Amino acid sequence: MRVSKALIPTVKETPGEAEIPSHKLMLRAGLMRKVASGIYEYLPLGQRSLLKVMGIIREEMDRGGAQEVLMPILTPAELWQETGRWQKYGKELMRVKDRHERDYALGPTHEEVITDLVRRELKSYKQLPLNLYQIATKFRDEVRPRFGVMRSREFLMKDGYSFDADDEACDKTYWIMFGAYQRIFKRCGLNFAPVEADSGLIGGSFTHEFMVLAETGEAAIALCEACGYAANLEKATGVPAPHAAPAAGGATQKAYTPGKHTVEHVSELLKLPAQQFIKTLIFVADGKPVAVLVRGDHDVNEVKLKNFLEAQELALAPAEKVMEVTKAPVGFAGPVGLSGARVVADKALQGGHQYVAGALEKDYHLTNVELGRDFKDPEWADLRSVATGDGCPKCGKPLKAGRGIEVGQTFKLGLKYSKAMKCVYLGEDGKDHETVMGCYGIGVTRTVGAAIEQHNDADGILWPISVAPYEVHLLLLNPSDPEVAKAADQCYEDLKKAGYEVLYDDRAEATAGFKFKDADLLGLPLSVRVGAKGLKEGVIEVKRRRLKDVAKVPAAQVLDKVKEFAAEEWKLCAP
RNA sequence: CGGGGCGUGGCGCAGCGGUAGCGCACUUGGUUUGGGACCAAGGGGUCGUGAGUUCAAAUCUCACCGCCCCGACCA
Repeated sequence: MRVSKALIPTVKETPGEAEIPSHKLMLRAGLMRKVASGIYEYLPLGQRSLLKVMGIIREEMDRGGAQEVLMPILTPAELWQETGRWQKYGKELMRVKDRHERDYALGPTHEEVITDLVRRELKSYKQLPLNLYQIATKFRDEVRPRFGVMRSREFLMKDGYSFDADDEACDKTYWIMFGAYQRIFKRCGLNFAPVEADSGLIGGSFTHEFMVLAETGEAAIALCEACGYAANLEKATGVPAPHAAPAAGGATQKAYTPGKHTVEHVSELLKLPAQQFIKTLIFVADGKPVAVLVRGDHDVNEVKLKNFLEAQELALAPAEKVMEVTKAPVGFAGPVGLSGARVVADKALQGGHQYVAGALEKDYHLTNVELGRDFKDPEWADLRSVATGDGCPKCGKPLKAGRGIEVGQTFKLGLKYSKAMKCVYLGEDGKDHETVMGCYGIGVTRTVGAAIEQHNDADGILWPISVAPYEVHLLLLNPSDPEVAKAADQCYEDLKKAGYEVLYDDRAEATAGFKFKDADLLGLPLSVRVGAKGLKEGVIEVKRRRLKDVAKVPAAQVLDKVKEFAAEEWKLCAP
């Protein structure tokens, strides 16, 4: 492609709306433009990268035995009502009415649609396993779209769904898809980690999120560098730091703690470490009060709590409710003598002694509180977020906090949708059986954003060659010099003939410096620079964007050099 | 939805009661041409929208709309 004829509107100044590197660069390099909040159009360069990612996804999904289909974006409300998600999905589901006032949703994901398709076509166990996917536009009316392509309201997604005869077969499919995902993201040149996660609204028994590691990622994760354990913070477990008081002390005593209602303040006053505190928080779950106990140095994890309580709605109780339940203002809640609320406690409290807890009385705390002695055993569960200083649940080495961009997620759905929608097949035994489902998503647009987020420098993008819009950027540095122009044209023809995707900056009006800056910004992995200075010495320059040094070779060796450098680049994207 | 910020040529910004400006980009001509060239001459804006205050509003007031950030939320 000749730049002189292409729509590649690069901009020197960063548009004010962009905050993170990938967003800035996608706008600056002319990959996309914003149409409205969270809605973008992709220009030729952006579209080429999207197609590259889609190509890799297709190859790996097909290799994993999946078949590509295409489902509608506009989906009838009835399907959503069947599973209850017409209600449950809430405002994030984009709804539209047709001229007859019939309700539709713009698909945010397609479990209902695909399950409907399969239940109509699936008759016999002989048709299983079945694994179908599509790459299509999804709509989610996000509360707050942000960071460009990272959280948008309309985006490209690959969504795949598997149907198996039984649990064991589903597991097998799940791990095949898991492997396909590893290959996909490696081939996209991404540094990523599959992490254990919560399954949220999609539901199901277990799930992995594929996180591209990046500081600007929206998701907090816990990582173990020693053994590779990684989990979303909302799901992560850890081995807590040791208890402050490993042995039982004397009888419970009342301590006067006027106006001190945080663990931090009481800890200071009593000169006792936070690990020795029982923090009691009052939540309201589906209208009922629940007292949650965690160690003073830990935080309640609302996702874990919600899952444990199997609650639909969960929130911290308002002050009046706390007063009603604990007979004291906020800050003096404790488990001793507490009644009128379900009591759940985080397991990390077990094994500790001489605890400090609220006395259920204004301005008083209790010390030397013992589990089981001073209050009845609560319901135990893992209810806390991993804290700094925790050990890895697998190997015990210290966990590290990190951030990631979720580019994909795999779910083992089990029977959730096949039960709700009666997706059954006739088994060998002549009876109907529900199919066991899995589902597998990849944010295609987000993957492109994540690649840029992870691969850029002060001058621009550093595309992994597998997803770069073009492989080679050919620069004609002195367009008015016929000799130079001729040599560059020849390079263009030769490179194309050799099968490379070449972007040829043949612009007559742009100076050499301008072209260098644009080339750095666009970030194609390889560049070939043809200029008068080089030709005088009988050489053409070949450069890798990510490296400083330039190879100067005679015209006849340009192809060999490009081949060599391209091979190096491809190694970085090997599955 | 709560908190904060911003809407002025395509982009980045200044102006903050009294004739709409600057830089970049764009058009034309010329000189240039190895790290975002220079000179000259041009074109382009109902100052987000609507009410109001005023002799006079981009500027003050109110409402609405849009955009961005933090939070809540998020397959």
